[in-house]
Amino acid sequence: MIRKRPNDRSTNRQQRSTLFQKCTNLRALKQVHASMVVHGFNSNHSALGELIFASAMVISGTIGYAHKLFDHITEPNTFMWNTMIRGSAQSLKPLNAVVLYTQMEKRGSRPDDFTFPFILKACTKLCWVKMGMGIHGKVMRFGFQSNASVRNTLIDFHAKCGDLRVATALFDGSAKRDVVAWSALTAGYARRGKLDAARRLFDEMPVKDLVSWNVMITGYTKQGEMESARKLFDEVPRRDVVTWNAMIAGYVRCGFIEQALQMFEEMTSLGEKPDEVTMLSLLSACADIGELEIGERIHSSLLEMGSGEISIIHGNALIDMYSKCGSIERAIEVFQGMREKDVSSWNSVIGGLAFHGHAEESVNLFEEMRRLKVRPDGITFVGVLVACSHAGKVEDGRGYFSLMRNEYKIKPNIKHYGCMVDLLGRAGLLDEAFDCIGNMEMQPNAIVWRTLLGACKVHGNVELGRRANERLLDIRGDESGDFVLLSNIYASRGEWHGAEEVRKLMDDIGVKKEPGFSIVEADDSALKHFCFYSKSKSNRGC
DNA sequence: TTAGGGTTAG
Repeated sequence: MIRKRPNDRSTNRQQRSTLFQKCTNLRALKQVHASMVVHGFNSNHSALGELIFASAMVISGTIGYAHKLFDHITEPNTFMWNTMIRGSAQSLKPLNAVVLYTQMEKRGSRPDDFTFPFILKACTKLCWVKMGMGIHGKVMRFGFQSNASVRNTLIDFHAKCGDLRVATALFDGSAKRDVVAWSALTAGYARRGKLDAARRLFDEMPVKDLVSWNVMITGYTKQGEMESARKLFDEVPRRDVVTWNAMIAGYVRCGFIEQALQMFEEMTSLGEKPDEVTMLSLLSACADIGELEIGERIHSSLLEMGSGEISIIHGNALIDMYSKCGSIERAIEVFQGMREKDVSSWNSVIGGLAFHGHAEESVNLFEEMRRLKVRPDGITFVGVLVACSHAGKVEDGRGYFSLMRNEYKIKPNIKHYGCMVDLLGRAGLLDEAFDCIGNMEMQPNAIVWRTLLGACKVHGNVELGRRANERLLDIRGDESGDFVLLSNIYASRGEWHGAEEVRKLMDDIGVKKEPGFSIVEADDSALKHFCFYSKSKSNRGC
């Protein structure tokens, strides 16, 4: 009897799969590709598809290589298109997924039931409502609306960025609702702050899994309802790193740093391994309380976790932590060591320098950013204007303000105006500062008026100070600090009668000046508890 | 090869 020889194609496939399993970085991927070229597999669509999959989905940071490979394929198959759209949707540039989908349509490639969940994910990430609606139309046209994955992604899209009513109608109209549909809708209600509706859905869910619990807990933490979150957290049948991260991030966001650190301690003592997201929340906590030492330890841990590489998001958080903890040199070091930077990296370092009085360096970095053709955003200009204001560079500040409007077409927000008022006010250009407030496209807030009031105090302008105070009173009549400031303006000019009048007015309308206080770190018990999860730190005895 | 949960700055 002649034994059937193993199918050549399947043997090759097995060999390639083994090869791809060994691919853990770009170098290995390129070697596999080179061997494919040598062995004549470079035109084999199945092999190329796997190569694209490895570089777009499996190995992190190699989506760029996937694009290069893909661009050389004259007729990509649907699997390749799907892989590229999926990889782009989950990358830092989800916009590329939309570009790819558009190209796919133009080139006459027919999308399948895998294409739609991927492209919809990109629309959700970008919150591109019109595009998502268009895709919804395509789903209907191609008849994929009954596919569970497609329908669930549509529910998720509408719940997060479209219309909750559409999401609910899709959910209600489903013949079968699985746990994903329930959780997607619950998450949508929770995200929009409709916690009661979310909770009703959560309670009605016929089956709950870990994600459903995490959705509801996160819903509470994001709205600052930490007590409800904690209650659910204590009831949850099983926890994973996301459950812990949601609680830790919630406590940090609410400013309950001690609880966040206690939760972290509990997490590690129960054997749950923290991940990069945990570290991000902890960095934020360190930045909030100025805890440099723990921040440095998180930095070391991140270097270990990423084998010496630090992601953009962590780099940005580290820059923020170091600058808020007063170590601007380390912040710059992190910034300079980052292989990849985004606009937030520049913003963090430009803002950090500006707020720490390094105006010259801050502005220089901004100029370098422009030279490198990195497009600044509104936040960049807040940093630059703060730098100009601190350095008393009125002309430069004016120039950057108009650059922002005219060249970058960024509409100034209240913070930009606040910076301009501060800049002009510090320089003693009080009338101009007053006019600047008058020219704002939005209602000035108390901060803006208070900035002007402060400048009036410094420059002893009683008349404008009085006017600023009147406006301030309209906005918030119960802030004693503003009265004190006005009273001090009178006093600094020797106008004791005016000063006395303001104090009397405070008494009349019942404004009490709170006694001043300083925070003195008397007990670092929460930090003493801080047991840092790191292999190399385990010998530190914590 | 699909779908739902956690993350920095301002």
